Amino acid sequence: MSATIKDVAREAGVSVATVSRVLNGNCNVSEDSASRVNDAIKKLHYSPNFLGRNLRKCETNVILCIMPTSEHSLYSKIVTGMQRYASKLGYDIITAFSDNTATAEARQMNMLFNRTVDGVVLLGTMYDADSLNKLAQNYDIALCCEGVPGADVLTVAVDDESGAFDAVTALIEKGHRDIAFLGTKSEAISSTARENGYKKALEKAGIPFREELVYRDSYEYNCGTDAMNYFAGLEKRPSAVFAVSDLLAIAVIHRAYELGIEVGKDISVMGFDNITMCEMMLPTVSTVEQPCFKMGELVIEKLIENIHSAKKDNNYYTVDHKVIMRQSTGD
Amino acid sequence: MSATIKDVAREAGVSVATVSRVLNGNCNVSEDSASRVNDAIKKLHYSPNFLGRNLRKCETNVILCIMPTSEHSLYSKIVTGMQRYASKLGYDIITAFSDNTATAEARQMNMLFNRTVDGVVLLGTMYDADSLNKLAQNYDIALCCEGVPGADVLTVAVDDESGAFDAVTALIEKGHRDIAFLGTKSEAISSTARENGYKKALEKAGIPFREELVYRDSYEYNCGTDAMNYFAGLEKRPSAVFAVSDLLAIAVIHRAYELGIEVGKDISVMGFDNITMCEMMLPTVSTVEQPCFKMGELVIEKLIENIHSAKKDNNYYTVDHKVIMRQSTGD
DNA sequence: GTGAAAGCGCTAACAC
DNA sequence: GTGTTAGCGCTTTCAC
Repeated sequence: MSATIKDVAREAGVSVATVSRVLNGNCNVSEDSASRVNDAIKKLHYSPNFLGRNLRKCETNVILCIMPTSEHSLYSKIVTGMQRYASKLGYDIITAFSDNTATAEARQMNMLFNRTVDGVVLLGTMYDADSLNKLAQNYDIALCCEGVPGADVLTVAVDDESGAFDAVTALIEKGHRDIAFLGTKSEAISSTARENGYKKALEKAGIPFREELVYRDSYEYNCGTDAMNYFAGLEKRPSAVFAVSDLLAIAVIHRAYELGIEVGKDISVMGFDNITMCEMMLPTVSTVEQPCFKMGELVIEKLIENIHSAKKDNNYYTVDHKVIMRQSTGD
Repeated sequence: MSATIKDVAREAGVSVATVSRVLNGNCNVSEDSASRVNDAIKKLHYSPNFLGRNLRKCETNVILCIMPTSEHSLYSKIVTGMQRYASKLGYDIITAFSDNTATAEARQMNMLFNRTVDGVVLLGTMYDADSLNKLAQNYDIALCCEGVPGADVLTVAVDDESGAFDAVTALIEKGHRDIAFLGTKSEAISSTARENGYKKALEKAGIPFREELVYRDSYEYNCGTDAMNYFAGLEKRPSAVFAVSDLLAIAVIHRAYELGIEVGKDISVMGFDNITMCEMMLPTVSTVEQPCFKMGELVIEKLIENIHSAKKDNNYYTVDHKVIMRQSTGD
């Protein structure tokens, strides 16, 4: 259907090898040949077929990013960072959404196995450490945002424990002592790490940890609603809530208002991530910022290095977080 | 590096053709051969190289979706719908973000030209009608969400004019007569169409159109802020604002509160899209719902039909919208 | 500076 | 039911 390298060669009166050389910027071509080839390319509207090229070169210059959901601006920003860096190196990023299901994730990983892509970045995964380690032996993969304990796989993430520690410390410094924690039921390592940070901040301030101030479920929005219902029903209502995600924090804020509890005054709420919505909300939401662009750039930089290198970098890279105080903590 | 079909054939003691037959579910293979092949596949951890397959078959079963931004849950939902339908037919969806720039979009379109993908869905585009028509002659492309006037290209979108008409009529039925319009400077056809719907709704109710109640800029969040500043400064402040997107509506709401104007009471605000945030906001946001999943499914259904068909369907398909009243209009 | 030709991994027509 | 083989479009070695 469309023109091939042969057509161009015939049109230009040269061999396919010469066309290929022009295409790939090889300098060993006479000016005359080159211009004839370029004319032919234009005339035939030729565009090289990458399937042929990639098959021959055993590479695609495409990296797949698998993310749990399409609707999380945290992930969107990370992908933007990935894209920005990748394009500098001639790579493209494509994305797929796993909906947090192992089957979808496995299906999408086929693109790696069948050589449709050169590498994969997982923004959260259902694979366990063993599986990841095995995969990493034969393929180039990386984790971003959410690490897996025991996985010796290239990882880029914030220091969740330290981020949570700083957030809770900021609440303590504002005079709070009854600080609730809203996390998940241990399925996400980030939540567990943030819970540890919460506990350490309390400990350092000499505030005893109280199990009744902890609510664990999942990252779903409605869990924030349930959590606020629970906190509001406690004998002594907490004066502050630290949630492991902005979405949960927003749900808490929303529910608090419905219950007639004024956020930023009667109760302070702090999230994690610094998604775009934090500044749009009323009140604006205090949070711990993850440097999404930087994370995306870094993970791609390291992954592409791995793709081109025999010995794999399987380090765990930590990027800096930042506590941001807004109206939801009375600022 | 990884095993090829030849390795499997050798291991199983059959020819590559037989392996290929097993791989493709061709029934003309003896049970004995098939099981030997399957054993070999498992033993060698073989996964077919799709570059070879695709090159041979002149197809990739991958569709590219180019969207203006990664951070819009409207697009995210449409992609989810696309993905859902595509996977049923053995297709994968990959995404790329153009940031509303012609250069990025053109760069990404190369994946279509170089045969990395079988088709493209554009969620908004910088191409003009002529270019699109030319492209559509040689490639399978579709528009979704945002049509281009004069483009005879497969398109799926809501009826923007009618959606806006219904939204503004709903405001009128709640007693509003001073209804402002917040749109864009004609770069997006959807905004222009929605402005027409706004005007027609006023006309039908016998309310004269007043240019000073119209503010046009872009889809950016801060334009909503500017718009609210403008509306608040009018001699007679409008009692309602209809914005062409939820994001703009949310910006208006946010700014109104900062100005001490109570939304849902002093002023009603209505958006368009029904993004997830509408239900999370305080107050919740009234809007016109676009059936994102359905749009995604439909555009993929039709595009894949086109891919497999000689004569192209270049219809403009309209999907149903729905007005949803929430707290921002006092409901 | 240029061309001939092998071969990347796969599918499918053809022969048996 | 199975094997042989051509060839998809491209890059790259090797000769000249």
